[in-house]
Amino acid sequence: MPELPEVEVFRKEVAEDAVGEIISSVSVGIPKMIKFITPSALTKALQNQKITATSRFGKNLLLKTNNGLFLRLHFGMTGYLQYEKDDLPLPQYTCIALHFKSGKRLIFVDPRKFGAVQYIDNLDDFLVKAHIGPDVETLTQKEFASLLKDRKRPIKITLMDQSLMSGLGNLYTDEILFQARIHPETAAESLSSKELTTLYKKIRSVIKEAIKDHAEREQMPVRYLINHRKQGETCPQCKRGKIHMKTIGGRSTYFCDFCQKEPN
DNA sequence: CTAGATGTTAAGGT
DNA sequence: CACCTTAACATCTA
Repeated sequence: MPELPEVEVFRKEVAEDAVGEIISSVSVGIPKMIKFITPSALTKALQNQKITATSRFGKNLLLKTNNGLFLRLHFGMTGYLQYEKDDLPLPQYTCIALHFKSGKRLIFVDPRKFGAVQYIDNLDDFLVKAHIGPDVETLTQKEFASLLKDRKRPIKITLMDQSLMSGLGNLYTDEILFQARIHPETAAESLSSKELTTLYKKIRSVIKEAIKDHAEREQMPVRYLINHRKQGETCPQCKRGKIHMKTIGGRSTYFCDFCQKEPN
């Protein structure tokens, strides 16, 4: 699930549901997902804290507490949140549950356990140490172009490199390149300024549309690649080409052989 | 039964 | 330093 749009949808939900809630207790279900602090220390630190604000940086969701610290949630491949009445037993694969004084709870469930939870006192420091580059949504076109300058790697890999810019994952990177009609293996540095402009605009429009659709694939326009990630499908854009799959940078990459011409 | 899946990191190497 | 590949993590589903 969670690339930038999914995390942004989670953030909005938390902003609506959980901001203002006061944590009465915390349960940790998967200790290994709690980073740099023991579960008991985290539990203690969060006790009686109020959630005062939410923010997102790349694929990270940040919940600010009234002592000024940030609870960082990273959703890995399969993590998600649920805000609900705090009565039934916690579901399987609950990483952490925040129990609120209101009788509600916010739970972070992650079946594959690739996600992470951390309690951060200095955001800038964290971003530097974790090698997280600027959020793609806040990049200006100039900054974007300069980040890609002299990058010899395929554009697909470059866009997904979280240390360069953060937020894009496998699915949305394919979508953006598809709509920009750029082959995923094109060297980043070889893109023309026209292509860079298109790419930049597509990053913004695809993210915007995905968030508008609550990051639900079924809600997205049929012309999007996202619901046609299957080898041999007819391209939903040009209706002429066929969708191909190729492993690039170790990730399954889908593209149209007609819209996205191979680089020389 | 097997392969692959929205992510990240480590390790080894050029 | 820039870059590449592979493996590992844990579980589910096609």
